[in-house]
Amino acid sequence: MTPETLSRREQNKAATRDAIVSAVLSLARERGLGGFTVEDIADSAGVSRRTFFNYFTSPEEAIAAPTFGFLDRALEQLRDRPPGEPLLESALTVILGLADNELIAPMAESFLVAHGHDPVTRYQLQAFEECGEKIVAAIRERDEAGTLDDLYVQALAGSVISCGKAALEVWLAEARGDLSPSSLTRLRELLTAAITHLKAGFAQ
Amino acid sequence: MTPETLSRREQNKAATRDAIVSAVLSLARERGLGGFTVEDIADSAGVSRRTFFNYFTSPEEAIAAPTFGFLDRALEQLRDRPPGEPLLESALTVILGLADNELIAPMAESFLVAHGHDPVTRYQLQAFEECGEKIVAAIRERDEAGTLDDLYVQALAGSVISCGKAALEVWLAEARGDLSPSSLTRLRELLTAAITHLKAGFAQ
DNA sequence: GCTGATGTTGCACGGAGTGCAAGTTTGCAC
DNA sequence: GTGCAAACTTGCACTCCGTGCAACATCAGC
Repeated sequence: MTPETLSRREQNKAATRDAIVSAVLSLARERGLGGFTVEDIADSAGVSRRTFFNYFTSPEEAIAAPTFGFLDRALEQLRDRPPGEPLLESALTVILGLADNELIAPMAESFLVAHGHDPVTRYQLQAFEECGEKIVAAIRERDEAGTLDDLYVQALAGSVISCGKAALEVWLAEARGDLSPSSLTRLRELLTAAITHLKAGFAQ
Repeated sequence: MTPETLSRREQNKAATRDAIVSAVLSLARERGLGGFTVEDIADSAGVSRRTFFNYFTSPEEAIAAPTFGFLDRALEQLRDRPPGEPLLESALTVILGLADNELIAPMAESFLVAHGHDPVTRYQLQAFEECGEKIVAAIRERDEAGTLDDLYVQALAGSVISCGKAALEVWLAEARGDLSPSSLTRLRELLTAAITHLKAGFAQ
């Protein structure tokens, strides 16, 4: 996955970006959301206030960054699934593959810190929304014949996202921050159950 | 529905609120989003800048207000459905009842103006999210026996919202701003089709 | 009318977010 | 390595946002 093909510039940018995200998450943990300014974040990340705004337009966006990153990864994996596979099968495979320690930890952190704070939650919701739009685009790529109408694709993508989000929220409420293997197994169970409900049309 | 039980104070507040929402939508139509300041909104609504902030914390929130209002109305209607009715039946009935000129026009306006502008879109998404949470609460009220688990309820509520949103988006893309009876009939068709897809587990 | 409660307004202040014009670092060709 | 162009960082200045506060205006109830 393009490990060493990053130029110095790109390495520096990634490092700066990571430093900012780490800084804002630390400050949010220590002082709570709203308990610090952009200048505090910049100082803590070792950059200028102006540079912070070169990367993010607000502290909220920086806090939600891990969620965007996580969902972008999900999309990459969806594009790699065989085109003939049933859509909900692809979705489940991708989702289960992402319930992995390395990938999910930063997003879980972001979610837990953001919990109950509208300004950050709005960015999280945007991340899921954008992911839904990209799923629509990915389905369109598969469906070369053009047999699927807009409504079907959009409703399906939105429902899959909703099920994934529901499983995540239930899991985070159950095991706040516990990323142990057994906890992640539980997350996979929840994800599978949610997609199963969807496949069954929520018949009770 | 409590038509004349509004005190003078409440009438004034409602009028001020409406004036602000109208003003911000007018300005957005004329100058585009971002082409005006809070002071412009306040002047246009005949109110002070400070008063604007007594009602909304940002122009974006004011623009999205009709969407919040619309979804609140949806919730009221859901609570009025008979408790024994299957959930997806209730959802469909409520949704179809709301596809009505009076109710949907302000939200359609809000959506069209907001289209493609992230800051406002985030508020719209929050409105749908809050509506989903309230649906969860409403389902819980019905389910006195407590037979439904969190995952099922949250996934269902989210999926219903997603289907409603998908139908709305497809409709708005098809008939931008056309609120004629035939157009609203088309919206009802889309809503019914989306819920039908959901009931069928998106089987093709 | 009097009175408390509720709303509105102006003022002031810290902070957000951005354009601009430096200065600094990196990539690339010679 | 020297030089140059592109990309990145930084400081500065500016407008606008969002809110606490205190004074003023309006409304409900007696």
